[in-house]
This record gives sequence, structure tokens and C-alpha cells, in this order.
Amino acid sequence: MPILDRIDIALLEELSRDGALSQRELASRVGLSQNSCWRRLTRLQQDGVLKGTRAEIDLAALGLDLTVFVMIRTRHHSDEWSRKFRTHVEALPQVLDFYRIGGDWDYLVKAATQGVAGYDSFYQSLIRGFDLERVTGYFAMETILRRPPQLSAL
Amino acid sequence: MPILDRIDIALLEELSRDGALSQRELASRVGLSQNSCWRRLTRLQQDGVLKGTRAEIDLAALGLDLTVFVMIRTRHHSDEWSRKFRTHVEALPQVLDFYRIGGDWDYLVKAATQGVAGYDSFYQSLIRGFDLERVTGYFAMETILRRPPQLSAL
DNA sequence: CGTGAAAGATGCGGCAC
DNA sequence: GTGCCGCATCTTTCACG
Repeated sequence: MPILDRIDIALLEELSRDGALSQRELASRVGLSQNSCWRRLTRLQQDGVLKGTRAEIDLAALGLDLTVFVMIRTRHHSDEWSRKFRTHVEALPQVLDFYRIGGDWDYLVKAATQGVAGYDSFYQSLIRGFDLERVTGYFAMETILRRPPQLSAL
Repeated sequence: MPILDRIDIALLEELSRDGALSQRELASRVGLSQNSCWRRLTRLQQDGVLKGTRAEIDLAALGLDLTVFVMIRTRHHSDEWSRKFRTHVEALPQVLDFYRIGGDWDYLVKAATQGVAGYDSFYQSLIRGFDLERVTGYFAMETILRRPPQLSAL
């Protein structure tokens, strides 16, 4: 685990808020010269702490206005069934995140669909051909908060 | 809702995979001149489709190695209680996402903590002072997939 | 939509401390 | 480890076809 000082933390927080910051702007915000800042950045990238930058897209503006969390319980736990199911889920374009979880469910899927109609067709594709014990979708009625990690938690 | 052609979609997909792409590289990938590409980008930004770019940080490399989804049901639904609860949750640094959801729960919180011990102290802070009917945390045993929106779904 | 051009901003790296 | 400085490259904005 790499050792990070306060300046590294500050760098990461700034970049996780705005990945398009110029190195000069970034350097002045964290109180470094542009060059030192650049060297820290390359180090953080090599250490694998910074894993790249992505543009954020407004899904609702594209019609993908429903976010849904789908909890799934299955009766099958063989490697082969599991592998097939993963391949099936990954092939569904509406899927954003896919976790194997503990507790009284097996999988959690986060998906974005075009309204409830889009969810229904997604749901049909999801369960087709797979023997699932229970599937429940929770619709996001309101996104209260969505933010990058607060490294002050460390 | 803005109208997007195939080139816009391709632009958005490229940038959602790598927000640090230079405009030259981006232009050549989608088959445009660098100048046209720039004009489309500024349009997409003004339309609010592109909402900025963020660096992605490897949480596990910082010790935040446990991702947990917390489902919450409450007995209180007044505006005032709701406002206080939201303020309380937003103040917890471990919180990444916070949704109000439908179905048999009221809220869903996604959080990152330092192991199970970190989750326990997060849980204690979360419930302190609030009368919650039921709180259940689902640990992510494995992150199978995490990806930007697949605009081919449109 | 493409081309060409020009000004200013930026990244990267060498160098000295 | 830090800051200073310069060059090559890139972004951004024109005018024009």
C-alpha cells in the first residue's frame, strides 16, 4: 500500500472533483510548483492509485432516466453456472455495476434504463434462460448524493 | 432532450472510457477533423450532456477496501425528519452514493470503509440519534463489473 | 463539415538547489 | 525531495471554401 502525505491526498481530492484541471492550476491549489505536481502525478499513476479519468455523462439527458438496483438470489452456485450467468449479465448494455454480495442475496446489479418500459424489457432479458430464485428491482426515486471518495475519511 | 447522431454517441463513449484523450486522438477515432470535433464537444458541454471529467481513484490502494450497500427503512416521513436525516448521512465521509428508493426500503447508501471494523464504526455513526426501523448492510464480496454507460443501449 | 493558421496555454523534462 | 525555465505540443478561435 503506497504511502501518501497530505499533499497527495489533496491532489487526489482535486482531481476526483475535476479531472480536467491543468497541472498549473492543480499545482497552485495544493501549493506546489507545476513540476513537482507533475512528478507526483506520474508517481500516483505508476502506483496504480490514479486509474485514469473518465468523462461524466448526463444519462437522463440521453433518455436513460431510470436508475434501478436489482437484487438477485439463485439456487445455483457451481463455477460453470456462475460463469455463464456473469457472461449473460455483462452482455446487457443497461448494466452499469455488477457485484457479488453477502447476506440474503447473491448478486446486485445497477442498471440505467429508459423509464419503466425500458426496465421491463431489461428485466425480461436478464431472467431469460436462468433459473433465479428471487429477483427484486428497487427504483431510484431520487438521487440525493453522488460524489467521489472523501479521502478525509482516512 | 438533445438530438445526438452516431458521431456524438461515439464521442461520448470514447470520453467516458478515457477523459484524458487529446482532441486530435479523439477526432481521428471518430473520423472527424480536430476542429469539428472541438465544435461538437463544446456543444455537448453546453447542452449539459457532458458534465465534466473526474479522475478515478483505486480505493483499495488507499485502504478503503470494503464496499457496502446499506438499505434503510424508517418510520418517519415528515419533511423535517427527512431533511435532518439527509444532512446527517451526507456528513459521513464514507458515503459515496445516497438514493431514495421505492419498494420495501426507503434509502440506499453506498459506502467505502476500511474493512469490517471501518464498517462497524460507520454503522454506529449512521444510526446514532435516528430512529430507523431496519438497517441492513450488504458487503460487496467481489466487484464483477463497473463500467461507463453503454450508449449502444440507445 | 473541412482546411489552414495563429496566439496562447499546457505537458514534459533538464537542470540546479 | 523542491522550484525555475524552455521547448515542443496542444487547445482554442479565427476566416474561408
